[in-house]
Amino acid sequence: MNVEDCIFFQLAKAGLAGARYWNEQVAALGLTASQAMVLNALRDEDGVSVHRLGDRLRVTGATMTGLLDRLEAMDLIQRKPHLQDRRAIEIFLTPAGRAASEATSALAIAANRTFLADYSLEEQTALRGLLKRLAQTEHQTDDPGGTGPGARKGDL
Amino acid sequence: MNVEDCIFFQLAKAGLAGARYWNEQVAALGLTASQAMVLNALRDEDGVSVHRLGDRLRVTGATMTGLLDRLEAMDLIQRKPHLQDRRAIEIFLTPAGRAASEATSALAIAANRTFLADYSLEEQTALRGLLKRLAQTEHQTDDPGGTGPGARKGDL
DNA sequence: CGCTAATTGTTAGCACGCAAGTATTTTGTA
DNA sequence: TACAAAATACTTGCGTGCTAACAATTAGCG
Repeated sequence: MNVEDCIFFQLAKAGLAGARYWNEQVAALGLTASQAMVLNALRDEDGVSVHRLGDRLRVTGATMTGLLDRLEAMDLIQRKPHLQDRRAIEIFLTPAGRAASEATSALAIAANRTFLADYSLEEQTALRGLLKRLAQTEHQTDDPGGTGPGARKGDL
Repeated sequence: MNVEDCIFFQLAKAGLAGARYWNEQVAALGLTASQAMVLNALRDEDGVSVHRLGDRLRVTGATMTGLLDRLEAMDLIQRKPHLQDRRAIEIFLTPAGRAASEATSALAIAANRTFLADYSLEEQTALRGLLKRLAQTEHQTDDPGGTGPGARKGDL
């Protein structure tokens, strides 16, 4: 089997191609693709915990910490301690962050349209459905008594 | 527009989900997903240059250097200087690397089948075609005389 | 021949994304 | 109340991918 025909290869490359395009779009705002996604998520729902934000963006808490560190350094978000639960923090958009989130939201709509311009409506619908199913794929590691070594990292 | 409906988000997450699964499969061989793909590529075509290998795997030379460093440290590949062109090197599988490439190749076939087991043949065909088109997408950065700042990195 | 292009691989620095481990705090239970 | 368990965020270390800059070599052209 050729490398190019491996579904994991094709999935990874399609994902990276999309990330490259999205990166170019938000670079004008001084943002990376992931940072723009964080702002987009915060635009919908402000004052959330790190955990909740990571759930929406499907990344671990460790990744969130780094993303939030950079966004905070840019003065786009602010960490506030949670009043009831002293373990938790609440993440808020600053005024500049609010403006940036509006910009990225508009960019996202335009970029989606442009990126998919060459695809028919049927293809777009099929693609969305397939990607959703693929992203939710959870091939559980059947671990019958053994001490699982844990999954590796890597993107491809 | 919700973050979850952004095509770049969906593409990235589907790619990562596939990478996670593929990573689990090759972890038993002590390999990462990307390393296994390098071995798969070398199984088809040995004694190639870094540049050619990067072209097949769609990664830059800098990324190839790191991958080859680790594979060489594991004694799975070997760098040999090119006799005619002293800039270039040739990459060869060691005997252990050859064996590993056979194993990863078999794993790739099985993993592809398992991963796509829940999808109909029509869906698989459609998915392959769409991913291929997406991966080859090249929205050229129209750069009319300006000094382009260059694209950012980031995966999502 | 001699100078400039272009090519080849590497290095350095950054941004993700993950697992594993830590510190703090909250919660559940005896 | 006291103690174990869970939750929350952070830190560390690694692998991958990118751009940019670099040294070495080759190719092209006057």
